[in-house]
Amino acid sequence: MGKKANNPVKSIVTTFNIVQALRRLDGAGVTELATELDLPKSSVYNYLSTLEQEEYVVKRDGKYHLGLRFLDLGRYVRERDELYETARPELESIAAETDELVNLLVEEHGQGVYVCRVRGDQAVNVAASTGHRVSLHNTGLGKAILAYLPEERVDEILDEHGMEAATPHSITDREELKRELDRIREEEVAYDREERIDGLCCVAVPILDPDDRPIGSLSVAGPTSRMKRDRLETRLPELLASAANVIELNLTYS
Amino acid sequence: MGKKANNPVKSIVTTFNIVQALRRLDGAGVTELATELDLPKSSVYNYLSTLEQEEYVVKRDGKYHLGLRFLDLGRYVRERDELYETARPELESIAAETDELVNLLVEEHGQGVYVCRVRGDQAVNVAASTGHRVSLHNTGLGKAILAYLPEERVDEILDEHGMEAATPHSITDREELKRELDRIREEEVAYDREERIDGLCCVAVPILDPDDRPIGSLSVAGPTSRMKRDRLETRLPELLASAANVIELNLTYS
DNA sequence: TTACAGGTTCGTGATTCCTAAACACATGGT
DNA sequence: ACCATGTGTTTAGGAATCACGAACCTGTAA
Repeated sequence: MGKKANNPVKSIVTTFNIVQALRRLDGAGVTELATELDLPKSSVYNYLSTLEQEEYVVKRDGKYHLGLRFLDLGRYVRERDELYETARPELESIAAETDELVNLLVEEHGQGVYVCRVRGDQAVNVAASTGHRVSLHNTGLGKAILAYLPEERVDEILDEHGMEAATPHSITDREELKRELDRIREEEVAYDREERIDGLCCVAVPILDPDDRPIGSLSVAGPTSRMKRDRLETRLPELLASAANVIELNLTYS
Repeated sequence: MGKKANNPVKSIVTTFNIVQALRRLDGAGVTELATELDLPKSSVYNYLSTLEQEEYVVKRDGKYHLGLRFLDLGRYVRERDELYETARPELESIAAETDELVNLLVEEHGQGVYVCRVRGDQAVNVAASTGHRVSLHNTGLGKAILAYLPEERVDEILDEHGMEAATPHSITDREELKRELDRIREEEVAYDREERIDGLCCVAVPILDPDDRPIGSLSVAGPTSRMKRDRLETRLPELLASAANVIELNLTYS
């Protein structure tokens, strides 16, 4: 993973740099993009007009914007994976029961991707939504997945993405993380005590396939003040474990 | 529109051909793609490995699949457009009230793109979802938009996309369509009487900006049997018109 | 009118991508 | 055990493509 292609097609890299820049800048002009990406104007122009011709980009009031073709692709990649379809109703019922924020995370290229988030009535308002990517080592969801990956893979991922600290509580030592992963496998539940966001606490469980490989993870996240004692240590883990179980069953028999 | 770029970047075209093929085939191997697209294996390989390196494609059990990076882009293009955010609650309330299928369409590159669909309890089960593209001339939603575009633009679109018939009821004569558009502007409501799908009838209204340019359209679709008389000719049009009005107001004052 | 900023076009040289052919690796049949 | 067949992957070289600077439009502000 993260390994380089031998004969990379440079234009692909440039293309997606432009696409991401259009996303980041929320639409942009030729010159703006050219300076942003440090490319000649005329190159950017050629890319943009090709993208427009292929209908992935739209020109509106003098600016280029990403087009709705991506809408279709986005929906496809989400619904392709059965996990989303199967898990969604469970997430909803957990959200209804706990009133907190419920998340579904999947691993891809050594990072975590939120595939689905459902907000309960009291859910914290943390700005991060579907498609958002996070590192695995400092989130409950991520650790739940790491705990069930082969150790070589875990090392590979840590080598590639490092172990940056997001808050003072983040784990930054590899051995400490390994011990934490052992604990998670033993207790079958992962915690995130303000490791990624100050004041935010979360309980997570993995979703495993029949061979015990992790295909995703499920969590409830809330403010530290509401995540304590019995609720944190017993009720939520049980609720999540049973949901994960239902999902696993539905996935294997479908 | 549809006009060709002068110095098109060929690799972009190939790239997105591959992306679309991966979507169509729901994941594929190198050889499969190579024959499908009539390209040398090694070229396809170079593209795929670059796309993988950039994390837009994932290799799983020997097949290449589109990755979750597209999820993020999809969500972005949808939410960028204020129309979606503003219209969604209205669609939901119409769906609750009518129990039918409610749609929001936007024009892009001379085609219609479904941006949002909400199913009421009795909604027909027509397989077409968010991101789906349709031609404008044979749908109620499309005609509602065409009616408010400048005539030159209408001709441009028809020149480019033609007027293929989807059912025996589709309008295939340009003059007839123009008369229909006149009628729509006059009555401020568009109908689709089995023009796109047999047995399916739909009522649509445009959503206009302050300069009366169409930014989208709104419809209720149901089986012909339930779309008759008073409901079809008065109740639904009024419901839609008032929803469109609310949306227009919210859009201009935000 | 001029100046300016942005978009668009053009032409050229060098890089990059395309391609065929060979290699590696797995699978299954005989 | 062997070969046949089907993958994915690597390699190397020539040809086409893209990268790039400069010139050209087109609109807007001064």
